[in-house]
Amino acid sequence: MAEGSSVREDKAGEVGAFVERFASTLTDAGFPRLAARVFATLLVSETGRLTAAELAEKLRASSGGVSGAVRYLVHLRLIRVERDPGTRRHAYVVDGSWYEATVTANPFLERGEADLREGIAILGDSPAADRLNETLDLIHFLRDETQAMMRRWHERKAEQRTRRTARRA
Amino acid sequence: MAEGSSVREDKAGEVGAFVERFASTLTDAGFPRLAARVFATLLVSETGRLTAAELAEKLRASSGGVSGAVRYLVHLRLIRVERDPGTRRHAYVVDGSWYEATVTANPFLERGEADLREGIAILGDSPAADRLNETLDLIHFLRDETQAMMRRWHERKAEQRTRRTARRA
DNA sequence: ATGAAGTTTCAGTAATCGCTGAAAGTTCAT
DNA sequence: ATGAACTTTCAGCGATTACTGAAACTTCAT
Repeated sequence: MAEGSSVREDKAGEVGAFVERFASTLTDAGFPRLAARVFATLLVSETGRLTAAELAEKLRASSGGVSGAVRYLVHLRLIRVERDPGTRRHAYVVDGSWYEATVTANPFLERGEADLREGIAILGDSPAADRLNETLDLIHFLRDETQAMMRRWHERKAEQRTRRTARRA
Repeated sequence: MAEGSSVREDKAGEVGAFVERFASTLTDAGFPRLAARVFATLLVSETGRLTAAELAEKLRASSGGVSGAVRYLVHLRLIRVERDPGTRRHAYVVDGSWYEATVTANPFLERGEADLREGIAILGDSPAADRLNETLDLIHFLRDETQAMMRRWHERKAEQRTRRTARRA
């Protein structure tokens, strides 16, 4: 066997490969490359919590690049910043519920809805206005239903937790 | 008043402005510029049905550009093509239910799910794997719930239609 | 078969994007 | 206040993207 291929290091290699593979999936979904890699790295990290410097080192990327990438991810609410007092480091944090943000925070909805209303007013009584109205209806329906759906999700999660705790007792 | 500002033409101007405004919202959401303008133009058109040549003319864009834009939109399932026989024209069609595609056709889901499974296998028993597992759970939950949600939406729409028909009778 | 009406493909290009590296800014310790 | 540790900002650039215009292709009519 070649040098540096112990079991432990092979696993690190596999994890690294996974990071790049998952990052590709994200870039195909529209993420900037480095933001995708930063996010994947956070996801597979033990604590889900890394500093800018740690990310830059692991990814061999510049501090500036990392800064932009985390800004992008924070904006999408996929990670959050923790500035722990007593040190100058910022820590960037991801947890298991990151995917919720992709469901609840749809940036198009609010602005799109406003646009559609305007369009309907301008178009007056017409098939085009009917079309926009149907879209508007669906947007409202989705807003309500999505809220209810996520409520159910949280209830289920809470229930799972209490059941696990009960079993342990 | 300046020439060409009759009521009818003012309305055309307002509609044109709306097209560009809505297109901006879409480009901010990640659409290529021309694809966004093509889509907005289709939305506000009387029939929701225009040929490539009509789109090129309205938008003062090249035929090649329009060709790429409609390919993009078809791929996202926001419009569909109708090649009506007896003529060489292709018609590009949008209807009131276009927004459904944004809900049901999430390109990330399948590939993301496969990636997550791999990641979990590689990571073994660890907090990182727990994180990925929670995401996977949510993805499954969302797939089921979204299906049910859209079923409810269609039922509601069907009900609305029958009620309108009954009132008319 | 030939031509006309329409669409797609593709090379070229202008504009935009995403990264690096350096400088400036911020925060904490003394 | 001063300096050290760390992050952000930003000019510069290489890579990518999205459009144009021309040529190639397809489809229908004669």
